[in-house]
Amino acid sequence: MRGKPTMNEVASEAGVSLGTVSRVLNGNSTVAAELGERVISACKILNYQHNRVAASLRSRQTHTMGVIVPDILNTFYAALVEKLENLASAAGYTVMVVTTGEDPERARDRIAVLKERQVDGMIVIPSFDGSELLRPAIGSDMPCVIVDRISAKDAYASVATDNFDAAYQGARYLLSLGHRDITLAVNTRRLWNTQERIAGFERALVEGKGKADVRIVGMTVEEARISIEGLCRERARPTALFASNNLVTLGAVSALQNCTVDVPGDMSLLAFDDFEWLSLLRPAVSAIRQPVDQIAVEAWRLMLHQIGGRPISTPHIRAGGQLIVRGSTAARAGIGRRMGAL
Amino acid sequence: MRGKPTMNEVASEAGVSLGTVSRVLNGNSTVAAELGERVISACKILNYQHNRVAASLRSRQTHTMGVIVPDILNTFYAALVEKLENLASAAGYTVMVVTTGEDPERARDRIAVLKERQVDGMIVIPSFDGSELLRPAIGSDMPCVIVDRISAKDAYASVATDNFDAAYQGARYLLSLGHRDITLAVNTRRLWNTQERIAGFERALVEGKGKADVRIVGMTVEEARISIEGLCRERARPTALFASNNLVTLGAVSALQNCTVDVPGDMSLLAFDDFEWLSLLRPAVSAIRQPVDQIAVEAWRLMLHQIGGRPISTPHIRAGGQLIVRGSTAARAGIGRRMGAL
DNA sequence: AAATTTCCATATAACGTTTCATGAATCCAC
DNA sequence: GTGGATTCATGAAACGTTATATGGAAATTT
Repeated sequence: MRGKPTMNEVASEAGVSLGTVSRVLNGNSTVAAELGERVISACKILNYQHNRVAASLRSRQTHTMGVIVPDILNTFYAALVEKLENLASAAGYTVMVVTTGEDPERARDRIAVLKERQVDGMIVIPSFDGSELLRPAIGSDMPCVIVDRISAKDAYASVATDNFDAAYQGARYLLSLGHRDITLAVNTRRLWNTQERIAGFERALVEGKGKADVRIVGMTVEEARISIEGLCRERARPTALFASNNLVTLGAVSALQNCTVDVPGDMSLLAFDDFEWLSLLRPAVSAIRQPVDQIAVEAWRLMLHQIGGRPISTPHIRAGGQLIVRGSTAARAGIGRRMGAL
Repeated sequence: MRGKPTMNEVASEAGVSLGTVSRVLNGNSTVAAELGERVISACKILNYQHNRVAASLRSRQTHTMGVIVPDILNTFYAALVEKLENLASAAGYTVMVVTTGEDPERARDRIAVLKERQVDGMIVIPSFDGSELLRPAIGSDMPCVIVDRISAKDAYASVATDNFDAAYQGARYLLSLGHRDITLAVNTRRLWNTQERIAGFERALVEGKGKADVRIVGMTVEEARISIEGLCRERARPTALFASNNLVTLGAVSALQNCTVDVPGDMSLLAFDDFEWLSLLRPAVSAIRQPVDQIAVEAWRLMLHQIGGRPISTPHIRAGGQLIVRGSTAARAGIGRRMGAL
């Protein structure tokens, strides 16, 4: 027995022509019932395996999707990738996952590789540079959906949490608890989603006449921990801390524990990004949950839309976040609940 | 400007033949310096993009790797995938990630698709059936490395934590703290790695003259929580709980909190699988850390070895786990530390 | 200087599909 | 029964590479 059987061999086995086998297998054209059966059984006899590489070359469709994320250890991205993979494979696509480690150069590199592999489209979480700087790498012909870190200027279709609103709601919630000195801890100002969260936060604090403090705490959990420990030791430390994503939250919880800050007695803690283990911490951490599933579904929908060649309107879709109140947020010490204050 | 420039167009632009362009780009054969330069610059001028689908068809190598995991939300698998992706892309490979959701049928399905896509190899975390039942789907020609859930009978090369030893060490540690009633909570008996952990656990308890109790708590966090809450309410509940993986750990922590079991006062808790947030819980949870990076590196090494066509010795590699002691494990209440008891 | 080898560019044949133009056969209506 | 559609199988031509056999020039040997 030599290599894998080809479509040609199936054709002779079934006593039909090559083209007929192709039509039977793709089912896009009608074939006489009897011939169809013959082809099917010939495939079984020979244990025929379709070669999608050859098919891709000829049809110019690989049914392959590039998914570009900063990393997979971040639970938010893991959830996104998982959901996207499920959607894709249900639609007959296979995903090629690449990680950028937040390195724009590596991102461009991987994008180039995915293009060489002729992916039918890309779902991208851009690094610092945003989609603008990625555009030369991605090109204008490539169906593309930007996820999570998007800006109104995106030339591609995009989907993300409504970061401004989510942060705004989070901040208003803290204000409603009586807090006026609130610190928002962010990784960096260089990411679009973070900038939006900062803007929403600041807007709420201006409106609520609070003191908005935005701290850059670095890209890693460790940097965040150290930075927030510093914050805790300051004399005029805030009464509430808003962690702008799951990384910062990890650092924040660690820091608050190390500095034996009583949560929520001394300081309330609110997290952006909700995860299973947040409810296991003591106190359980209140959070703003991003609608990951919804984001994935919308992203995939936009992708199929583009692949289908329907008019590209490059919509920028926003999905609302949801506040989950747990034990880490409470009324500011020393005052009654001032719900009416806002 | 029409479609993408082909190698042929580059050839005419550079004034050389098609074959020469190919040799320049692949660099596997020597080409006169001047011609090489002409080709390179022609590529730049035309903005040539290599078509790896066509190359794959002809060369019968896709430089593509299938990675098959139960899910990506499980941090252990996420870490594995991340590491594998990095190793693969550094070696010029692109990974196709598929998830099985622990569904054997879906696994076989996805494997078939990956084969149709002509992946150069597969790195597989099998579901219940183990690699034996996957073998018909994978075939004997496909380079394949089984990861995490392996058995001595595996016909493929494989890499995993030394589950027997890791569980054995964990159990001995609990015994050394004076515990004699220890429960090992596992998802199911149907997974190889779990069976090994059970065996290591039981061996240690026989040797240490303890009472080994193995509970099946189900495949989800929620099932595990309910099951372990039941355990906590039993009159003769154990003094130590060994959670056999991160899923069970999540359920266990939740259950212990709900039942207000004092950890480690009333019950010690030891986790299999270590994660960042375990050290943030109060008490911080002791754990056995699996050498994820090492596993990924070995798996990739075995894979390249097979792809390289070197003699296939189907080695079964085992990597040692590491006990991380934190606050959730302590001497059994009412007795002094009996370190010498073992 | 002829003979032999080495080097390297070329042209052409794959790789295994899909697509497309062609044509045979069947069907319906008048 | 003839003309015009319609249906459906066929064979050949792509798709864009890599691999291989060929051939000519330069380099080396005798």
